[in-house]
Amino acid sequence: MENTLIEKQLKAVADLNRIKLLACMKNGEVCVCDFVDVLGISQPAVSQHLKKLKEAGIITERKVGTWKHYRLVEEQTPLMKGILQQIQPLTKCNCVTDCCHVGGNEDEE
Amino acid sequence: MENTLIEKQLKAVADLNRIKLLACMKNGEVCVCDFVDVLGISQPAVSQHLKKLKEAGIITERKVGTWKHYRLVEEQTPLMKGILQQIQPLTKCNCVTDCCHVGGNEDEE
DNA sequence: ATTATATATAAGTGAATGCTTATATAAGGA
DNA sequence: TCCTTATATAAGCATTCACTTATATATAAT
Repeated sequence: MENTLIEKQLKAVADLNRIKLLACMKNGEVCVCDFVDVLGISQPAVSQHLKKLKEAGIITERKVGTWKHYRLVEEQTPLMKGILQQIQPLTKCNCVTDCCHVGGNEDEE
Repeated sequence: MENTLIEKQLKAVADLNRIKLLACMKNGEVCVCDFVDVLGISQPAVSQHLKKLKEAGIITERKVGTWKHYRLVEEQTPLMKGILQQIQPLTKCNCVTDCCHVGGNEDEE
């Protein structure tokens, strides 16, 4: 891996709130509204964090009606594979709102 | 690993210059003067980078006369093990100055 | 003791970061 | 169409960061 890509991905995950976002997504897709509850920060702040993770190639999104579901990309770099292994899944963010039961999030496990 | 420790170590390595410092130290001990040449930044700037890596438990130091040699700590966290695997060694910083041949850096490989 | 060398710390500065509130965009339902 | 809901973007602000130059500390040599 290029050092510049390593730096970009490390910068993207070197933040406690973004680590928590990744911890949430280890269980599957999560919608933005749930992230807001988990982190206790504003919705725009969550959007900005998700944008950084997406630009680093770590997560991807899927639109479901008005909602947007985010998940880890399948093909992670070796760097990210190792890092994600060390982040413990956060189960309490598992899509408590209606949105996540609309577009087919039930087949995750 | 605790999320806060993960964050601390990720923040410590999420910088291109500090990634290069680690790349240098993959070959063994390096003294500060050599880092200055490799990075092309001032000596105080190098000192400050090294301090961050040390405070994150990633590197350690050894005093050799007036010089100070830095190296990766032997016991890395699983997180750091994975990250260090992805950083390519930088050979051009391999102690060209006298200092590194004083305290016994020859038995590295 | 004085001087020189290697490194660390202090202080200052511009750029980047992470948050906020306000607003824009997009989709769904009345 | 109009209103509501979900998310993204814009703008502003306080904090952090990475650098610089200047200075302090520590060791070695004269």
